[in-house]
Amino acid sequence: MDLKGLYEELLKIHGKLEKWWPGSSEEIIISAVLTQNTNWKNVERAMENLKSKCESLENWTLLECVHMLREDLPSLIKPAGFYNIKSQRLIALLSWMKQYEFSIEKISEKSTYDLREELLSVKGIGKETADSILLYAFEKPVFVVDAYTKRLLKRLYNTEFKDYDDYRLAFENSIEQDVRIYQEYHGLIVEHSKKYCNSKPKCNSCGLNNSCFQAKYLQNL
DNA sequence: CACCAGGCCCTAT
DNA sequence: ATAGGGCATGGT
Repeated sequence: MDLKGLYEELLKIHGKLEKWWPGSSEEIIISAVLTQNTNWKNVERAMENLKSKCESLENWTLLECVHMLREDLPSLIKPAGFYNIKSQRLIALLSWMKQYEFSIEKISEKSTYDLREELLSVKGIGKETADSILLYAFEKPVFVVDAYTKRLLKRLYNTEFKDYDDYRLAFENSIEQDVRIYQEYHGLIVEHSKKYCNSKPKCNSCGLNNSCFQAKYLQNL
């Protein structure tokens, strides 16, 4: 299993991927919650609702605005699904950010480890959501692992790790610690998977027969 | 009609 | 410790 080589192959196939997770740091924090087990297209609709609502309320940042909206949140984020529980999660996350006056700058001063622990202590923020926020909003060097990542390793190498952090460390120990590379690599895995590995395997033993394993897509692995 | 999507929490074994 | 169910919309 050559995860550095996989990165280079994906780069060759899809080209460079700058700024893969769209939006400002504030938007990334919100959308990281909204995208939990949810199609990105639905997240975009919900984000549009929030942004247009908050633009009409001048002189508040998006984070301040969403924090104030509270009981209006479920209807606004409805298209993203799980809207009741996600509203609670957004409020919990923003309540945590309030102690830093919603300042990306201030929060970024904390160490990666401390910040990760604090995010994980917020109810509704699990490892993938925390790491997405760390990597894309706060630009901390943490590799993001998602269902696509696990599926791809299973299909390419027939490899599975015990838990989330084992996957994360496998990537972090295989490539140089670089925020831009981590951001791009994760994005490449998602884009590649959407394009070529888009359905779950029918059974455990047939994983290697899926299209994303075919030489056509990944010749040198 | 069924299944899936850039998870997480709670509960019952 | 860990599998299973609930959360919900919109696309295929």
